[in-house]
Amino acid sequence: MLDTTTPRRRTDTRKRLLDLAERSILAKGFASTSIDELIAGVGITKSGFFYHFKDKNDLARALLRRHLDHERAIMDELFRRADELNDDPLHGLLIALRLFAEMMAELEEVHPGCLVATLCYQDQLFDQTVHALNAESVLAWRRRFRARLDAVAKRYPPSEPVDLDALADMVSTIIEGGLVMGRALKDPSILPKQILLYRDLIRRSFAR
Amino acid sequence: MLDTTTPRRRTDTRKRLLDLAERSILAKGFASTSIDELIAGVGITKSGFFYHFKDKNDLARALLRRHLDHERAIMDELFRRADELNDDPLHGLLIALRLFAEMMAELEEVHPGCLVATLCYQDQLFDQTVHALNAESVLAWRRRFRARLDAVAKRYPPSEPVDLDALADMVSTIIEGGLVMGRALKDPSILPKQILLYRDLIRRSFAR
DNA sequence: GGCTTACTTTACCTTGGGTACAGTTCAGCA
DNA sequence: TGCTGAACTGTACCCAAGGTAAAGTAAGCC
Repeated sequence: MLDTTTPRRRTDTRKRLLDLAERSILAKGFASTSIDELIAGVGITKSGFFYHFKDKNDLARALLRRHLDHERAIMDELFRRADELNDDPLHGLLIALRLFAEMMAELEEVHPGCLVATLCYQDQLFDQTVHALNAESVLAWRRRFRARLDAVAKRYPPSEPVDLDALADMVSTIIEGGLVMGRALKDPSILPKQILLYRDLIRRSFAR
Repeated sequence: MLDTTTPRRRTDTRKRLLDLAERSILAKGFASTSIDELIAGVGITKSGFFYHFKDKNDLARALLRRHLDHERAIMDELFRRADELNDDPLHGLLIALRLFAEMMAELEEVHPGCLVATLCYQDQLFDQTVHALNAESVLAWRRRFRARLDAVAKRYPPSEPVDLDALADMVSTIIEGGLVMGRALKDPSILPKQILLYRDLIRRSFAR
């Protein structure tokens, strides 16, 4: 990843726009985050905004790409920590899920919510590139957990047949659903609890 | 000039507005469903719209209330059918979940998505009444499934302690998450599969 | 025949997402 | 020291969408 933009003056305006937009979009949604509000926040003019992003869609695209990179880094680190202490795939996965639940619980306030859902439910505001990026993000989670589940199933063949893709997708399902629930009920404890229930399902699915 | 085929005076205009709005909002989101589009669709003027609803929020409120009633009726009927054939609470719940998965699978195209999430992720567009209605809808699901789970746990005491509220909330979590996933991947088969996985968790949780 | 319901008509306001394009400021290089 | 290009500013204007305000009108009901 090379930094192609090495501007002279305010070198971080683009980044500050992205930061502010991310916060605002997660808090209020994309449609309700106005360009006016963003430029007021970072102290530039409307023309300045359009210098950095060709339109609002372009902003969404940049935001999503950055988010995906960040998310991947966090999950890589989480699994690294989970694998550090043992080499059993099932234990590793269970530890990772516990760490993940704890991580989600530590965000004391209601979790800002996931860009995936935010983008999904405002479909027509975005172009094909944004939709593709969104889908790719979900598929990355499927691949990550599917690989883990394959390793687990190999070591601990399940007593009943299990749909491993569906089981892998359930992670994303629970995160997205848990965030919606947490938002609807204004209760941030829901998501971590749901993750632990998923952990339970994994444990029971591969128990000897 | 008078158009005799479309009488000036109709009694179902409000209903037709709600129907069209529901379809449009589920397909495109609330923010992107314009009043202009709705009035063009039902053939009235803008003032006509504001005669029926004081503003867009009022439309959302009416829509949500109608949706909640409809949803409740559907679930009542589903559980009635599930209970018809047996009187074991666990079997009844498992049958209901299978029926529910089948129901979701039968909506061939990508399911329109749930109003709860749609409303959640566009928070600031709505007032307190809408948020309260939304939360109430989720709580209704919790109560419904919590009652079922209580009956199951009474008959089949779980071997390990189970958080029954979280387990009840997991239904909503999976529906909301499954819809988001289905939308992101344009794959309507995801939600039914996730519901069946949940069914599996229930089965395993109360297995003797 | 009068009241109510269900609108229409006209006119105007504000916010927000742009487009267009000319001008300005400053860092770094040659 | 002056030129270039990146990062903007400023001005001006367009269109869509969500309203607001208020008067008028046609049809149905008692």
